[in-house]
Amino acid sequence: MGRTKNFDPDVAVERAMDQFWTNGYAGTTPQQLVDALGIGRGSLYNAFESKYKLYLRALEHYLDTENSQLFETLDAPGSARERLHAALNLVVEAALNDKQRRGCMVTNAAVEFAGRDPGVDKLVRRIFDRQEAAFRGVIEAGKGSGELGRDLDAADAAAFLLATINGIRVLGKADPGPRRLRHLAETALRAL
Amino acid sequence: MGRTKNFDPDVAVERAMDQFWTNGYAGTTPQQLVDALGIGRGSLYNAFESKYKLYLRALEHYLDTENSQLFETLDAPGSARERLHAALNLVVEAALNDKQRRGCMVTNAAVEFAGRDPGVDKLVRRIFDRQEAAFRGVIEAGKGSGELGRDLDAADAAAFLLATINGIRVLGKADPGPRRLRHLAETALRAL
DNA sequence: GAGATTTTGTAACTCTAGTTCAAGAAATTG
DNA sequence: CAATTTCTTGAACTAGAGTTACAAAATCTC
Repeated sequence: MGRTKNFDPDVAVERAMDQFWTNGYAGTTPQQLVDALGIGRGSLYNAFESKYKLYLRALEHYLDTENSQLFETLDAPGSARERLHAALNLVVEAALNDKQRRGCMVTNAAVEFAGRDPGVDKLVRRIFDRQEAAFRGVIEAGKGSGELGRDLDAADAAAFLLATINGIRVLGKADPGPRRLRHLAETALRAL
Repeated sequence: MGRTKNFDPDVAVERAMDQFWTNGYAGTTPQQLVDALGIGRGSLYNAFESKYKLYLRALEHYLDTENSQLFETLDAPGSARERLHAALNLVVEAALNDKQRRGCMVTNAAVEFAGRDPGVDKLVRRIFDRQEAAFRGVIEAGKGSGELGRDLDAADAAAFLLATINGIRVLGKADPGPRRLRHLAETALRAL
């Protein structure tokens, strides 16, 4: 009951995600959001309460969409090494193709907020946990098939790969040139 | 000629560094700076012109001081592997002991500004270049002594280690627990 | 010590961030 | 269609960010 919204909240969240992703939380102003979402200030606050809550929704949306490629790649058919290699390369290629140099919104959120905001902390840890678990699953499969050494600690290796993809993202932001990133996937996988 | 300053600019820059390091650029207000540096607003702006220029000086100061440990560790006596291991562990331990979870100011600067500010970009690249070069030097020494395989590409390996330390810093910010970080140095070095 | 110069402390200024509010418009219910 | 509810538009508000201005104070030169 009551008037129906003139806009699609999901679309609005997606556009908000773009803004926060590009400019960070502190770097995004209500005015930018109003312009980007194409709705009035009143509607913005009526629908989302505050910039902060909108940010949280945008970050969740990011987790649900942008991040899914990594999981798909890790779950794809193929040997363990192939899948890990494809996953790392996915991150490398994303960094290389990121003309705006926005990096990964999770990495950005972690750095901008970590330790200072429980809400963001929770989301960041959740996604890190999931990524780590996905890596670990592949590694254990590789150990089971004999493709990876039995002496390899799957938990350690998964944490290492999690660190690696975050490192790639930071380097990609700092210097978008392909020089450093090019062989990162191969080099990292020598550790396994 | 003229009145002499009541404060030591170097000390002021150091305190500013602490603020920016802890709160980021956008998260640090003139008032916080005034309080932390213990000087008046007038002196602040008279001495440093703007928040932005002070930030740049603070970041340079960081590069000159906090980062030097990494170079010292890499230049210390010992085998290549020992030195690389010690360097990675230095970063790991720094993350574990970082109760405030400020992370590394360079990593933070890269994520907050990269691609959006030429001044910060330049400083970040400079330090990344230096760190990479330092890693590379050790790796080449290791190759020369036969400790590391001749087939190892020193440039690729150095870029990989640069990514790794940045990854460690991001993980450390997100989750200060020792679980993930503990064996990262050993695991990463298996790649060499 | 006069004069020049620089620093200091504080007030003040402008601008915008982030949010709220009020009045009217659209939908829903019965 | 009346009653109710929710949404929209845009102005308006508060607080503080980032900076400047100015008079007073300190130092330096000669």
